[in-house]
Amino acid sequence: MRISEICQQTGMTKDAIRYYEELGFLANIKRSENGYKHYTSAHVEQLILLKRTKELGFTLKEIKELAGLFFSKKLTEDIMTQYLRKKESEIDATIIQLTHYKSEINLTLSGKCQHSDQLIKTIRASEKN
Amino acid sequence: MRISEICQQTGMTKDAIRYYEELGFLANIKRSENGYKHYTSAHVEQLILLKRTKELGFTLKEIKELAGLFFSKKLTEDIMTQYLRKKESEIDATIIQLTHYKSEINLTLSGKCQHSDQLIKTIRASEKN
DNA sequence: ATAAAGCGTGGTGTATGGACAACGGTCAAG
DNA sequence: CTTGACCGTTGTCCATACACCACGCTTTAT
Repeated sequence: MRISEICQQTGMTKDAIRYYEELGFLANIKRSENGYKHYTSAHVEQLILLKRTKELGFTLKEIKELAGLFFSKKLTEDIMTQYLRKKESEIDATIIQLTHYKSEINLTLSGKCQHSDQLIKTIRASEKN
Repeated sequence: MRISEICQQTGMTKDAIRYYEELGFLANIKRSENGYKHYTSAHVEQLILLKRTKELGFTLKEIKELAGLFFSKKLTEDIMTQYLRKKESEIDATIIQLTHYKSEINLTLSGKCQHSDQLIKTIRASEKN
């Protein structure tokens, strides 16, 4: 199949697919005489898998790492589990950070912390310059 | 005071301060004859406030917007409250997304969803190409 | 006097994940 | 036969928040 069809089947754009290709996610793409690439169902599966792995919160770089392990036959269940747990703890850390933001916001909203008052004061001071 | 001192007082780096300056966060910076800039305590306050606002999770762009409202005297308590609530709901949305990632990861970890099996299958298929 | 430390300016680089545009070749329909 | 749709390649651009480097001048310390 050609690129527009694989776009339909994966729900990705041409640019995205070419970007993944450039990063090495799609191997062995043949071309017809005219130079057009043609993709196989295996490529579709790879892209679907890529999509699913992204849905787990992995970045493309991390997915490449995982793919590298696959190709060198070093991706065991254990290693996959380690990656997943690590990603999970990263997500937890981000959530904690965001929760901190939220509580700061709530402090400000509840007036316990006169953020905008300070802001106004500061602006006045700066106007004297 | 010169830049190195304002760095100490704010805990920011030279590059950061110059970046903020470039974005228009610091007004009316005078220079001595030699061309050196000198900062005032008002600048320190502005930067501290900037820091605090960043701690609420606002981006520099949003902070500029807020600053613009200040200067045009349109930043009322109500508007500030709206900004804070909006930011809070953005944070909530991000947390929901991250929580979704987490549950996907946990599904994968619990084996209800054979992610790595699929991955292996896909790689095998691609090796035939 | 000379070397080191500080300052300003301007430009480049970093990570992330593509979008978009331009140029030119190719194929199918009318 | 020409127009439009499709394809490939290359290169530029976006946001975010700075870090870092080089060049050249100034100030400070020795």
